[in-house]
Amino acid sequence: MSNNQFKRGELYSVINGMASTAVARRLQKNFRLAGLEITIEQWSVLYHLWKQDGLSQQELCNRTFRDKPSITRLLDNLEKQKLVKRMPSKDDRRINLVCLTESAKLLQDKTIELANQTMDEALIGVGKNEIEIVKQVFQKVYDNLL
Amino acid sequence: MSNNQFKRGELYSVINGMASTAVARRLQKNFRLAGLEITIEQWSVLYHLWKQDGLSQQELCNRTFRDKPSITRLLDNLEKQKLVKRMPSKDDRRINLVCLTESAKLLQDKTIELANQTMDEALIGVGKNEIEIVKQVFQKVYDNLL
DNA sequence: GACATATAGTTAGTTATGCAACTATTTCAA
DNA sequence: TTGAAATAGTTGCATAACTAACTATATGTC
Repeated sequence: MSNNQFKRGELYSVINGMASTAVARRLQKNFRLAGLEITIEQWSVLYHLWKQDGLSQQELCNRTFRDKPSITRLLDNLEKQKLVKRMPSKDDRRINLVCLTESAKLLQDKTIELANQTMDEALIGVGKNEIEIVKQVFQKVYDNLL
Repeated sequence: MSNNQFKRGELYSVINGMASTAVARRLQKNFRLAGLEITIEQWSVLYHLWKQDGLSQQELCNRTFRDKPSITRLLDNLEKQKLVKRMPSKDDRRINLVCLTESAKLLQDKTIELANQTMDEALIGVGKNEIEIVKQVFQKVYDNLL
């Protein structure tokens, strides 16, 4: 049994360590090589805004799985780089709507292309079924811990 | 095709976002609830030292997939908490051998038990075959990006 | 033996994360 | 309608990550 226990411990490192880190580093490197000055965390926020512009900060928290302070500070940096702008909502004065600037819109195609290219590099030799299973397992894990 | 591209982008978020973060947070919470004052990053260093004590810092970098400054500072904090001690190597004066203290040895069983318990919570409803596939995919991803 | 190169580790600066405590606004119920 | 509770967002503090530049020691070649 203790052998089995160690295997679970190692699975923890698998889920949380090497592969995620490797993918993140490679994507960051590919951004840098392309002359793009954004972090992958900033990119993941932009990614959701490209799908739907004008989200509230809370909605960005939900979609990126981050807490509120993290989003506050990511947006501070994105605003410094003039990639987003906080617009106070007229309906509810507690809410900021986060809107893309023109220069952020220009980044969309290039960076998504780089992300796809990075995932292609990462997934060489991995079948579609296996990818589907990984997605399902991760969804279950997330739901289990909600 | 552009539909397919977006799916790859989403796979990126899957691998790098929700599940890993959720597992990490839960394990940290379980440590805290058990009155343990270590971070999961510190734990992951101890984990490799429990398997083999007296590793060099470089070897810890390789095994934990971290860079050298990260290990330097993790060890600084672990030394402050009197969980490890850097011992200069006699063979090669550039090298520090990182050794566990007695109190670090006492943490092993308890924390590995908590990690296993956390993985059990996370993996409810996930079959053994699926877990095996996730491990294989992650290994391939890591090898692809090496 | 001497000098270029490689390796081990540290330091400094920027970004990001988690938690806790805080302000401001809205909602809802007595 | 007033006052408690919920919600949106910010700030402060600690830890951790990456890059780049640095020191010290070891290696290997002329």
